Amino acid sequence: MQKRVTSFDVARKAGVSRGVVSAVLNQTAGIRVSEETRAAVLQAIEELGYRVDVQARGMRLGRSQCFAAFGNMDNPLFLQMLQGFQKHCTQAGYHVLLYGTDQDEAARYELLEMFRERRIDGIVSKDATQYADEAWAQAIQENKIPYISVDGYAENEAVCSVLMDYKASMKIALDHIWQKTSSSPIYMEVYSGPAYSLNWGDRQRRLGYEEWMIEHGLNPTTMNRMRNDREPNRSEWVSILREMELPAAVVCNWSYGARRIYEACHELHLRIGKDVYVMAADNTEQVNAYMIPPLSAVEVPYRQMGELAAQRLLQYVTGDVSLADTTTIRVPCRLEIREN
Amino acid sequence: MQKRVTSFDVARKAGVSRGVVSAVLNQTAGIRVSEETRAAVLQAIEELGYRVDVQARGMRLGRSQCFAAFGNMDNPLFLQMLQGFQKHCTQAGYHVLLYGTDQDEAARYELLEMFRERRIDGIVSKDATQYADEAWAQAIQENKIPYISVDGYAENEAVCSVLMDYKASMKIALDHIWQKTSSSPIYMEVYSGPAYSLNWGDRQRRLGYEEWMIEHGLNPTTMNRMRNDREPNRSEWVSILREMELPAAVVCNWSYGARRIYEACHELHLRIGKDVYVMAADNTEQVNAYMIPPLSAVEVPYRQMGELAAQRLLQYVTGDVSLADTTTIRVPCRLEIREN
DNA sequence: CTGTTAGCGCGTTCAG
DNA sequence: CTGAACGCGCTAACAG
Repeated sequence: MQKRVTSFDVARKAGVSRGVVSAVLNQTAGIRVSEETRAAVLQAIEELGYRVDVQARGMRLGRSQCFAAFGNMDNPLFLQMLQGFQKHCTQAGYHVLLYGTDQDEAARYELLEMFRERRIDGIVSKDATQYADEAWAQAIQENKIPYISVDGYAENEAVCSVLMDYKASMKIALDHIWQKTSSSPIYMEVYSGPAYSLNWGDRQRRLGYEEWMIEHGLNPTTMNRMRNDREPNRSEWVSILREMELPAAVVCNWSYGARRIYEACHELHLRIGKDVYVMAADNTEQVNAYMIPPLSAVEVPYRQMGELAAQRLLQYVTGDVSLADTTTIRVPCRLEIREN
Repeated sequence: MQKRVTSFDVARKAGVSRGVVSAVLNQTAGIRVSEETRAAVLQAIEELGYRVDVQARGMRLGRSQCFAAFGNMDNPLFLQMLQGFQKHCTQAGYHVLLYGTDQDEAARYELLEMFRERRIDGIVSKDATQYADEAWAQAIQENKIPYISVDGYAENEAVCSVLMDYKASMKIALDHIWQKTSSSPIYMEVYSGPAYSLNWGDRQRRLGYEEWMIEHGLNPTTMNRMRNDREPNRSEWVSILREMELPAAVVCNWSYGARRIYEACHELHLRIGKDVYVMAADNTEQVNAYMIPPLSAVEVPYRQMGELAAQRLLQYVTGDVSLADTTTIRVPCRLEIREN
């Protein structure tokens, strides 16, 4: 096997005991080290190219310095969240173990094992907006696992989540559209079939729309259509458009709807931005900026949410914040104006 | 501190010694355990809810069961690669530590520390096609680190990489376009400025184009334009299109070019798929499927490449393949036909 | 054939 | 600043 440089080697070379090496490296309170000794140790470390074995340290300390990030890898928003999360963790000397799935919720429960195996010190998951599994929440509490849900458990006070204010975001979108067009905005609500139903976020958006319209003395006009990625019902969207009074202003809860409208405009030779002004309240497919013309939207600031999740998780493991404190962390939306 | 169940507890409860617990769990060769004892141990484990401390095991074994995945998180292709990589690792009981960057190449060198700290057993990186940093290659070799580059070190035999055959992929695209249109295909080559230059992959594509054209008795017609995401020179693209004989067939090395052509068509009221048939040889922005109409392309199978990388890395750590064996791993391209 | 013992791997920590 | 114990599991050598 590879010969490894240990703290013992360093200690010997520097003429001190191993405890000192550790103390120098960690500035251990309670062990004072003279400047010369410290220098000698550092030099020995340098010359021998010594690195602590993080597994040995982890074992002693009972911490792994790793967090698990769980989420659906097909969802680009998860990855955006990951960016913020990872960045913050790295700064704090923490590491991110990636546990992606494709819808497989059972995989989530394996994280419990990882925790008990001491492979991870905590968990962040990017969940669906309506996610609120009770069994999982319980497992987390019973095992006293530092845990944050991004987007999930919106209405469960006992689980710490990072959430955006969907209602406010809708109003911001409407403010923008109104200032831009002065047309009474139509709300195009897309839902994922088969039956009409809205998740928590979309209910908030809907509320926001209705409130805003009333506040502005306008008459709420809403429509809804089922999402269907495989066979979008093109003609249906075309006819929706045909019946609109032009110029029209439309807000979609999902960019999916905006895309369908772009398509229908293409078909009818209508000009986006002129005949029909469109805005989205998300960027699920991450293509808003690539559409022609680019699609403005109020978007969920996932990167920032990841950072906040990391921050709170770190507070949990350091004990700065008690695990019992599950106060929701709220973030404002981000208005992305893309029309040139 | 949390009281932890250790192998000692299990051993006591089962009335055996700790060595047996380990043997039962790992089917250690050389230690035979009777069926009854084995059952007793398993039951004790079950009842006490015992899990091995992976850090303790890792320390003893000198392995962490973790690989690092390094790459640019802004690049969706990295994430695709990750999916395949992670899936394969998980199946083999390995874990993936995520080290994303935003261009920061210095961060890469910190992976060396992670390895020496025994936090990781190997590294995979998603690199740019032209990546071939000599210093990094040396560091890897000197430290004897199991390492795979996806897309990088195309011409360095001493580093193990997973690569696609760009030349062949271009020919496949042309076959498709030819069968579809029977127009002589024009090659639109995009490069990232400021001066005209091609990376390895694009040189291969160019070669493929030229060979194919000659094989088909056609006259190669190539153009090139600089990529500029901030201020795409719209009028330039419009004039390119204006000068084409219609109907035209165009292959772009990057989907960026295809997007510009879509845009120009939009401007000129030309119909994609009819007046101008376009195809791309990549999917860097991951928007091909979302374009209107969807853009067909030959794409790099990153998921599969990730899986292959994981596979080889595992072979390295198990010793099934020697670190000295750096044979390139080649994968075929994937033809994605998206026109309806 | 079945099981035990003791030492190891490596860094941290606390009493002296 | 030192010495020794500790955290936890693995395994070679050894014993019944």
